[in-house]
Amino acid sequence: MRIAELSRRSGVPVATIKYYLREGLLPAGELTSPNQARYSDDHLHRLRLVRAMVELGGLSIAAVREVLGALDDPEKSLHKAMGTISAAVAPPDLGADDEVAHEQVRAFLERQGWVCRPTSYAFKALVGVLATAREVGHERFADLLDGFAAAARPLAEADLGYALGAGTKDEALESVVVGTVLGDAAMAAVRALARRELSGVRQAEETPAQPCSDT
Amino acid sequence: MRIAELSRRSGVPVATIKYYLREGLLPAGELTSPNQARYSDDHLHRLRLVRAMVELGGLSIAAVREVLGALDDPEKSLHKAMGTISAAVAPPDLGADDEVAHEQVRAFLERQGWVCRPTSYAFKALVGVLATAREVGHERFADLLDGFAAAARPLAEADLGYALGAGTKDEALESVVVGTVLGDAAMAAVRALARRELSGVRQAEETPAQPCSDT
DNA sequence: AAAGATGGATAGCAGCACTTTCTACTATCG
DNA sequence: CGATAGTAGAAAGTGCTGCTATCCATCTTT
Repeated sequence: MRIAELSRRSGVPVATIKYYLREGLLPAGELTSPNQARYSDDHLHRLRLVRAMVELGGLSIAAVREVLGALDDPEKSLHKAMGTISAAVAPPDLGADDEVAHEQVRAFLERQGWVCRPTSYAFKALVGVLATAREVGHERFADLLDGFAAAARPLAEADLGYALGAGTKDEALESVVVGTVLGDAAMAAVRALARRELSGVRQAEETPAQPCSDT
Repeated sequence: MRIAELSRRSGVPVATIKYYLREGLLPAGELTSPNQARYSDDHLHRLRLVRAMVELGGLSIAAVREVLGALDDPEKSLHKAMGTISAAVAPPDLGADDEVAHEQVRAFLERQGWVCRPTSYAFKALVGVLATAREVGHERFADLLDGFAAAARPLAEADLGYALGAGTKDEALESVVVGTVLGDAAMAAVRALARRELSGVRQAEETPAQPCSDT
């Protein structure tokens, strides 16, 4: 198909597709002449993936490029690709650090029996969160971590099972991306639903019954 | 204290504090003369909260303003405030919609025994995620929802318990903010850790043992 | 042959989160 | 008392990001 059809089928403007081509988020089409190229269904699929990451995941163009790089690297293990993706999905910030927070994370990992170097991305991200919590006067926040871990374990099993349920390795890698990006968004929404349900119930215990109100 | 001290103690530049004052993220200081104002520890605390939302939560200035509005509204119930906060934290996008996705969410809610109008923010957010998943060819993604819910239930209990563990209502509302914003970031990090641990183990079963590598 | 699309390059634009600059003061130190 | 530094408030400017718009020399379709 030509670029106009790619645009029509994906709903992405031609100018934006050209931009993604320039930025390396989409591979160039197959040139049939100096100024004609053909695009395949793979392009359409990749384009949709890019849009999902940008719009739903809120990733920057640079982050998307990094994720796609991990996805396209045939050398990369699933394990490594997952790390790259996790790092790309989260804000690049980290900023805050703090002795106590560092120790809280160390102790948490020990309790969970998890092994992880303090230099890894996920470790630093967690230290950043706890340090920030302490800055705003919520050192108690660290108490929630074990609950998070209890919830995260089965989720990780599901994620990984989902990824491994795919056929080829390429599909598995893509499942990791989808599982991470969409998974984070879905988890946030489901958490909001659960909280809403629970606080609605608590509220109903005090006030006359009323179905879940809009917000 | 004066603005310079507020700046020094928070690490936020004076110009940025003035910007936040203009944008209504910080209440004005108490004017002691036409061009002198005094700021309190409350200002410092609020400023740190704002920074946490902006830097760690990645919220826009407008979203922060909305959250703070909910936080400062004495009329607002905990229940309503939580809704406002959930909506502000997530991307304002939603865009995608789709009959099938809508039905998937409805069925999911029924399985969970949760009641929620299709007009509420969380409902639409979830529809958006599933619609996007389908667009990229992952209709299987919806199968993960029940796992998410199983994880989200105890988390919601913990969140709410954390909020209710606070003394005053103001503190409880702030705990909701912290629990949501920091909670999302912490959950993402812990999920990454759990996945890493699990995929590391799976990988170790196939290749010689090796401690958790950096990413 | 005429009309329209395409690839490729360059330039432009809107929004956002600040930063800078300015003015007219006020506090304070020596 | 004067010099210096700090302050509120307003307005304009900055740097970055994610697109858009315009051009032009082809190519394709009719």
